[in-house]
Amino acid sequence: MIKIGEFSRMVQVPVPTLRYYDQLGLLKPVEVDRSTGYRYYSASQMPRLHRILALKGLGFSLEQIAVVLDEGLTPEQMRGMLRLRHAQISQQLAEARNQLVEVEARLQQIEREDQLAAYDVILKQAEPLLVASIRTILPHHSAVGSLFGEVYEAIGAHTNVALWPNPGAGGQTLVLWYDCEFKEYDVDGAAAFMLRCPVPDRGRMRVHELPATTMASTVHHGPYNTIGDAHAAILTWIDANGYRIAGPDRELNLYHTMPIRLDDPAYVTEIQYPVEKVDQ
Amino acid sequence: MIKIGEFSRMVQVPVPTLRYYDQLGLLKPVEVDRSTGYRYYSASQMPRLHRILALKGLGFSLEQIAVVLDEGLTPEQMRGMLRLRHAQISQQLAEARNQLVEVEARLQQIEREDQLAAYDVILKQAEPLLVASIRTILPHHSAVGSLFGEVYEAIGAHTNVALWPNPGAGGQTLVLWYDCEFKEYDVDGAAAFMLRCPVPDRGRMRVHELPATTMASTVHHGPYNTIGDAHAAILTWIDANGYRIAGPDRELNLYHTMPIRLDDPAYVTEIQYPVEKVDQ
DNA sequence: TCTTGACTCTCAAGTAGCTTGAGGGTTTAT
DNA sequence: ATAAACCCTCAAGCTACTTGAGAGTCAAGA
Repeated sequence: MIKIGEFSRMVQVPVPTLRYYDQLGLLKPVEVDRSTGYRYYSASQMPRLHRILALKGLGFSLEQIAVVLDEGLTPEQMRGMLRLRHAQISQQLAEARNQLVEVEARLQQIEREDQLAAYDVILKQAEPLLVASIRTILPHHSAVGSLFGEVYEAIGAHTNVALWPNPGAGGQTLVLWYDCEFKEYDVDGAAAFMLRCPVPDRGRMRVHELPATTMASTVHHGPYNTIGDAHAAILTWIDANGYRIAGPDRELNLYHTMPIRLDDPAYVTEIQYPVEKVDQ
Repeated sequence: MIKIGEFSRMVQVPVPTLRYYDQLGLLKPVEVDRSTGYRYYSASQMPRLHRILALKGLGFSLEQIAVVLDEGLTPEQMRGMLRLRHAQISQQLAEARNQLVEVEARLQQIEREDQLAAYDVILKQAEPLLVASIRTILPHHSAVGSLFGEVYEAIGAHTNVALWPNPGAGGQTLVLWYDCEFKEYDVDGAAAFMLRCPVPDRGRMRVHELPATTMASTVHHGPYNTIGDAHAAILTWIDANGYRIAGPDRELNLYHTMPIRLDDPAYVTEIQYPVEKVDQ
């Protein structure tokens, strides 16, 4: 008969942890003194504790371990658990690798005192999005603003049904840029309204659904003519973190006034580039 | 002014999480209605939230993020945090890799219905250990038992001071095997008692300290003549998990009776092999 | 036999970052 | 006016322990 402290030293497991395992029913002492409550263990319990520690080392929860120990799993079930765990660890591994790359990229940015470090780029999943838009070749980027009126008119009678309410909140209009390379003049862009339900095409206005994708995203706060910095920051991030651009990028207007004043210093835009991981 | 639900949709962060961030002071709404308690956000808060999400994506705690956001860290401090985080992720990565190998090894063991799967091998850190031992060439493994009497006598008058109390508990004697390869006859082994304090050498008995090392360990429960299975299991594990043996292995007697009866089916032994990771 | 120090007990609270739920008030569209 | 959707606060739950308070127990030496 071994008292808890001695047992704790033998197995290198802290006393409170042994008590906790007792409480969970994972490892009950062979004997508990009725009057004092003292726990007494036996050397023959070590294989069981060893099994607990081994499974814990594999990353299983105590609950799962209890099942494995007490319900006599078939090899088939055990195989299933291990395969599941294998998948989980693989995913963790991938996440850790990405994080490592990201931290390294940030460190390098600091080392060379990069001004673009002011922008924070994150990944997010974008849902499919129904939009009404007019796409055309524009003389320069800022000319896209003038298209919104035409889109709005084309929606016409469906405005109340199809448009999102409270336009004071922002987030209902966006710009899409289709050029694969950077151009200063004659750019291929579109002005769009988000829709809650489809409306018929009219004039140059087309209704279509933007597909769900992973997006690299950042937020620009300031007048529109300085938005280039945000684009530069996000492009740098995409490159440094091992992604590639997978479609047209979007500028979501999060600013609250209508009509939009592009030179307003309080202007807020979210910039999103669809991305995919470069294999290897 | 944007209500919490709208803001939640815009930033893809659940409402309770936004409330939680408010509570922590990480992201306070620009305005809170005095009478109703309604929170109102503004688009201009998005860069801050983006920064929170970016730092969270890097694996920083909310507490750390609060410091970064509100205390205006110098680039130097930021660099320090990132480097620390870099080290942490690297370690996680290594751990995940090890776990993956271990899970794969277990899966393969199941696939070929290996009987050795009954043994659970774990890694543990062994502390430095002071022992009194007699090392010699033995005709065969089980002959080591006869050495214990001689060691005990050599400790002699120091018994009470140097030996661990309550020998009923087990875990005070061990066997060391020095052969690098498996031998059935003429094996180089030692019988040892653990000491609390040094005693003088006497006769063939020597006092020395076993160094601290990482140990691959398993427990054998049954008569001594079947202990070979446990050794086989641990050796297989060491190989499958990318380690190598880094010294003499130990058999710790965890059984509670003295003198030891090697053929007792209740006999309990912990087998430890010092190991080190094979560099890739 | 008594004392002392080491050991043990139970119970409760704290950790991180949310998630879930109960119970109740507010806003908005019909 | 009413119903649906939205918002509020507060509390508990999650994992695998860790820490601490307050009190009882054991073993060895005087």
